[in-house]
This record gives sequence, C-alpha cells and structure tokens, in this order.
Amino acid sequence: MIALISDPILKKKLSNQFPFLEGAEPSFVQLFFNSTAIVHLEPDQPICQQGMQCSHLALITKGSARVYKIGENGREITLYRIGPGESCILTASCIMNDRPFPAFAISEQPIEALLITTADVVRWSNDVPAWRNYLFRLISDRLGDVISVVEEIAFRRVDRRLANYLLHRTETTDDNLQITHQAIASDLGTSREVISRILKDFEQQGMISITRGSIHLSDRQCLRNKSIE
Amino acid sequence: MIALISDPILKKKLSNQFPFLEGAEPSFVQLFFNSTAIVHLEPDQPICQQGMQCSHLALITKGSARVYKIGENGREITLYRIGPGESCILTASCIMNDRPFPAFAISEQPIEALLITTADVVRWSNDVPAWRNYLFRLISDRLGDVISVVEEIAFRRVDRRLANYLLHRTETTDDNLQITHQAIASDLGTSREVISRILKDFEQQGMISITRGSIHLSDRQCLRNKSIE
DNA sequence: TGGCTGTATGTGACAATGTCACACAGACTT
DNA sequence: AAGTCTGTGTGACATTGTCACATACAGCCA
Repeated sequence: MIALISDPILKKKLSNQFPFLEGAEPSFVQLFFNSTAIVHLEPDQPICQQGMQCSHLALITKGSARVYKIGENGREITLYRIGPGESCILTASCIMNDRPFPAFAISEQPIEALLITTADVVRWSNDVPAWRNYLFRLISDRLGDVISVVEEIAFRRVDRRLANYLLHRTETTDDNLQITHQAIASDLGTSREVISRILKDFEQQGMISITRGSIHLSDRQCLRNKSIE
Repeated sequence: MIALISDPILKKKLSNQFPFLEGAEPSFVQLFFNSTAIVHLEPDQPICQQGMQCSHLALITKGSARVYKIGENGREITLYRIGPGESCILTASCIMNDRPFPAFAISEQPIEALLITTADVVRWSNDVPAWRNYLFRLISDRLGDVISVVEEIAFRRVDRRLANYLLHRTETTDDNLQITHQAIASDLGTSREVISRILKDFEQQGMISITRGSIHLSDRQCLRNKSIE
C-alpha cells in the first residue's frame, strides 16, 4: 500500500505536476522524494474526518476528492474538489495552526497521493520558498472557492445553480451524467426533492432526459440560458 | 493623513499587537517601522472594491472593517470582520497570487491602520519567517470563518441565526444594540422583511423590545435557547 | 405648532425552497 | 413470484425570499 518513490520516470512526472519541484534546488528535490510515500485509495473512502488532528498532508497525483460540510439535519454541501497537482490544503492549514479539521474529505475517483508528514510540511515551509508559495497559493485558491460557494447559496436560485452544475459536470466528458439526484443535492447543499422537482421541469422543457441514475443533456444551449437567466 | 512611524511608545504598542514583531530580528523591526505608513479612515469608507488590484496591505491597529459580498439582486452577506491585530488578508492573497479582490471591504468603526506596499509584503514573506507565519495563520483563520458562513446559510434557520447574532453582537457591550433591520439582513445574507418579521416574533415572545434603530435584549436566556433550538 | 422629507419599519400576497411522510418503480436476490 | 434494496415521485405544509405598498418616526424648516 505504501512505497517510497524511486522510479526516475515517476520523479519526472511528479516534477511536472507540482510547480514547487520545478526549478527547486536538487538537494530539496532529493529530500522530497526520499521522505515521501505513495498511497492509493479506493473511491468513497474517508480522507479526513471533521474534528481530526491531521498527521499527514496528501498531495494528489491521480483521482479526485471532495471536501464537504454536513449540517445538523444531515444535509451536505460541497465546499470544493481537489484533483491532481493539488492537495487537501485545509489539512495544511490545520497542521500549521494546530487546529482540528473543520470539514469532511472523501475520495471520489480512485486516488494516488503523496504523503508528507506534518514535520516536513512545517520544515519545508520555512526552508523552501517554492514550497511555501505552493501552499499559499493553494490556500488562497480554496478561500476563493469557498467565497464563491457563499455567493452561490446566498444569492442564486437553485434552478440556475443546477443548470450550471449540469453543464460543468459534463465539460470534460460526453453529455451523459451518471449521478443520483441525492448526490447532486449534496453538492449543491439542498435536498433531494428540490433537485428531483427541478430536473423534472428541465425534462419537460426538453433540456435533459432522465433515467434512473443518469441524466442526458440534450440541449446545452438552453441550459446555458437557464443558468444565467 | 499619512505619517511615518517614529514615536517609540507607539512602536511598543504595535509590537504587542502584531505577533510577528515580537521576537523578530531588530533589523527587521527597524525596517518594518521605516517602511510603514499610518492611515486613518472614517466609518463607512470603502477599503477594497471587488475586482480591484490591491496596491497595499492594511494592518488594522484600531477600529474594524467588514468584508462582504453583494449579490446580483443587491442583497449583501458579511463574510467576516477584521479588527486590531488583523489585516485584510484577502488583500494579501490577491497580492501574492496577483488576482483581483473577490469581495468588498468597508470600514465600520473609525480605523487606524498600517499600510504596507505589495513589494514589501512579498519580500518579507520570503525573508521573515514570523511574517509569513502571521500571513498564513490569518488566511487560514479566514478560510475557517468563511466555511462557517457556508454552514450557517446552508443549514441553519434564519430565526436561530438571528438569535445567535443578537447575542454575539451584545457580548462586549450592554443589552442595547444600535442597528437597523437592514444592516442585520446584510450581515446574515437575507432580506430586511425577513428580519423584521422574526424580530417582531421575538418581541411578542418577550425576548427583546424594539424601537426605531435599536433593539433591547430583555431575555438573553430565552434567546440562547432559541439559537440552539 | 404643523407640515416636509428622509429613513426605518410593517404588511399582505405570492413565489421559491425546505421538510415530511409516504407511494411507487427498477434492479437484483432467493 | 416475493422480498429487498436503492432511487425517484408527490402532495401538504412550513420557512424564506420578493414585491409593492402603507405607515411611523426623526429632524428640519416655515
């Protein structure tokens, strides 16, 4: 499950993925590879639990994870997703400030990640400019992400957010989305009934067609109009 | 309006307020004071506008500011407030990553602040460990703040949030709150009518009494129960 | 005093969203 | 065929958001 990095080809790959390795001092690159372990994670495995003290920082090289909050009533809302080249920066923030993790993180696509100990995270952030810039940029990006979420749920109507969501989730794939209404609701921070209702509206207006467990986008332009209506 | 810092007593005061000055190298402390200007700001003055490129970072020494988003419909929501010893860290994040500011910031209490140029912000974050730790901690705190806001608006009912709000806003003062319903609505990200309605409910239940422009908390315990109901 | 003029608040109707309880439908097992 | 998951549909109702007003209070001026 856990292995030290040694393959030189792998090294090169990682250098391309993580900007702090490019142009870094060779001694640090060496150090980085020597003190890093690779882990693999199946989908739907918990990565961080709310309230946890974090012992490692995970840099994702493949796959993706979802960071989300759970409300008193059991509803969920996704704060952001992280993919290759990124890291669960909330972990870093917890590490640096010695705080418990304020949310949940779970794997979605099968994940391959590099594990870095808290000690290394702190040490490198003192010694390696490129590393701390990387951390700083990531955490700034996340702050931006979460501010966008606030804006969305505070001001935008659910039907428009949903239209937007469907478009974004099919950007890199075809027009078929394999997902349940509940999963969408958990991303958008609303309830399953609301999503079902609106999807049915969309279907009746000919924008999509629905089957159990999947949605087909038949009129993207119409959805685009809806999303910015 | 703008003056260089020279008074030694003032220096001492500031050292107490900003952790990165305590125990810092004397040469940096000297540098910091030499390259820092003091500004004063009346209440309700804009500090940062959404979309701005930031040219300075403001460290607040007195007073407070409010950072908020404005929705398409004109409604507002407060992301967080900053007070003495803190700084408009979103600015720092914009500076470090060369991005436009994603929100609005406005002074509330009369502000006294230290202005630092973007060049110094970047330079010190490379050279001065205590400074970059300060920045990192601030931005982490803000991320935590904004995540809490998401949780609030996504999952909690307005009446409970309002009860909680009233209690928090009178924590350091007496039981009289000088504020309009509109201002509360702008903090909580809802509309004035909703706040007025609920306040009226609270009044009829004997928790508060309302007069034009101010609210008196007559039964804090009852409000506490309401807020966690 | 009374009448302006802002700003603050109240109200009723309706739309959008959230909640609850339960019905129904498809896929899979036995 | 019956049982059992999981996913979806539905109607009733509560909460919240929106709109168009009405009303109330404070300060000012005639």
